[in-house]
Amino acid sequence: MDIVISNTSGDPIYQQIFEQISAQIIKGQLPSDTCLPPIRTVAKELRISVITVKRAWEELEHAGLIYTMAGKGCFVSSLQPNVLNAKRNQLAGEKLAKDLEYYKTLGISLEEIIAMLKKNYDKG
Amino acid sequence: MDIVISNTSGDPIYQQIFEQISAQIIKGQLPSDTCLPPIRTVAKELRISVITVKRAWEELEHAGLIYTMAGKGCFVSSLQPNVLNAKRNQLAGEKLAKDLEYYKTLGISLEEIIAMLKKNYDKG
DNA sequence: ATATTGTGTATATACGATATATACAGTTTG
DNA sequence: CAAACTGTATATATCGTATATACACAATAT
Repeated sequence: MDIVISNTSGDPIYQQIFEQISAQIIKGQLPSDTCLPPIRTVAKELRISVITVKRAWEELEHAGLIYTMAGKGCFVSSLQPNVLNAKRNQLAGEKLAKDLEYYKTLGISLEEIIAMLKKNYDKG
Repeated sequence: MDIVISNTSGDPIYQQIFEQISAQIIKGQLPSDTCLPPIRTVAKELRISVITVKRAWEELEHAGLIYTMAGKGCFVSSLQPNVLNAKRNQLAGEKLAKDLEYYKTLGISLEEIIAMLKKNYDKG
């Protein structure tokens, strides 16, 4: 499970986990019915509480990306590529709409945003 | 004072206020030494506590955008246009760098981001 | 069968950030 | 100098996040 927790980002841990796992599922890196690692294992690896991992798993289940079998584990849902792609576009679109509000508030033009994007995209 | 509070955005009230006032200062809509309205007035208009407004004012002061005279009020700092522009670019740049992380996590290409931007920029 | 080990779940709690009401202190103004 | 205005400080409430610990269910080895 490739998860990286940032303590400086300000985003809640459970949300960081959700974003990373959901992205992996949406990109097809975690095929249908793949068994996610036990929450205790993830908690130990990341040195956080099992409850926090469970919270992330709950969000994933609520988003329809995984399903739970009590006593067995959690598994990646069976979703068609077009459904995954729709979810991808939805997540990106919602985020972009909100991000745009801030840039507009600051009076940044479309051209300026694009210029900054091109400068930054290949860095980081 | 043009301030709009959203209860659905998830962002703290004081932060929403900070972002909007700082943007107005940075864009030159609030000239140097303009007296901000009393925190009680803003609190009454927005139907929030004076403490929350004060919190926003504190952030503005900490950012060097306003200064306080006890008993008199809070005023817009005297900053040169190039300083304001630097602050604008800094705020936008930091935000964009963080936003980009998420798009990259979702595997969105630079071209896709630009396409979404162009579709959405003139809406909202 | 049943004890053991592994899975997710529920309860009760701690902590920090946000937001609040109310009382306080400094400055202007009549 | 009193009244009316400014920002400030203290103590409190509430909510989201994160936690430890105890619980319930399923698989599996004996």
